[in-house]
Amino acid sequence: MRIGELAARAGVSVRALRYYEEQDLLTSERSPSGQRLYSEGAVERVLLIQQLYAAGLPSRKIVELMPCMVSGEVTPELLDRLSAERDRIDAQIADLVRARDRLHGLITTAENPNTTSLDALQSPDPPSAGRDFRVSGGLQETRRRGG
Amino acid sequence: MRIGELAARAGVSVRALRYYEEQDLLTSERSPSGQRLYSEGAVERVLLIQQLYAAGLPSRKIVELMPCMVSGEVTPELLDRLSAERDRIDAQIADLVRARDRLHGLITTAENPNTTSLDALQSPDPPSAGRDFRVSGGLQETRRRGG
DNA sequence: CTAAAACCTGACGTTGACGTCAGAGGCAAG
DNA sequence: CTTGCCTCTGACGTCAACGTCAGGTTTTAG
Repeated sequence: MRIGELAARAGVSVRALRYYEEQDLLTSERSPSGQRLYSEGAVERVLLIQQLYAAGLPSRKIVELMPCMVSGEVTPELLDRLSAERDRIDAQIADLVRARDRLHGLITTAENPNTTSLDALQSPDPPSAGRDFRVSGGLQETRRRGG
Repeated sequence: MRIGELAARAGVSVRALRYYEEQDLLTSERSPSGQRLYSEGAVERVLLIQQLYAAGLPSRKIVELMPCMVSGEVTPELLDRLSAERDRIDAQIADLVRARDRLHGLITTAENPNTTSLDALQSPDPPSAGRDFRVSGGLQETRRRGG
């Protein structure tokens, strides 16, 4: 398929796809006239790129991690980077959860101005109960292997 | 205290504090010579600003929400904005969790290359079990009141 | 064939939260 | 008084992921 179709199917702009190629995140065949041609798999690949961007990874890191995301082959050195990114994301999630709870607390307080905080636990919309978010499963050991 | 001490105690740069003032996020008294003077409460306020920045809110939104964050007084219109931001943060958390699980899956697979996915459930580091993250407590109703 | 739509390669513009530099004044110590 | 650190106000620089425009070629629809 050509770039316009890929853009439509992946939900990104044509400019973004050319940018990804410039950053070595995406490759393409070329037609005799020079137009980019993509395989079906490119759609999923772009979605993966988007997902990693959404997780706050810059292009540089995505380039580093991309080979093992596709092949599943992970060298010890890459394992460290993967763990580092996972931990960073965990920390970021924790930040977001704290901010969210702060906002949520304000919202529920404003919605039920006459109830006490004890009553709130009985409400159908508990502020923070049951969240139980596991910040990490890998903080016990940083997995330094290849140094 | 003066700007240098506040910066140190809040863990931000002096430049950042001046930027916050420029964005109407922070106010200060002035000494006769024109130097900024802050109260003790400024430390916590800067930490709050940092927390909201970390949650992805731009200065403009923080300015809007700041009064009710401090006073606890929430108008119906502000309630909508608060809910909107909370929902946005929830969505962002969901994105992050998906990306994290993807990385985490790769990591555990690479760490236990000889175990099956069933074995992984028995490992001390389960990939996704027990996470149980509540995306939102407010999606049932968007709380349009003053809208 | 012709017009429109899609594509190409540059290359400059945008946005947000600052970093950094320049030049000048303020403040406690010796 | 001078040394040295802190502070002030501009104002330009940065970085990332694109948006957008210019000027030209290719593909598609009629």
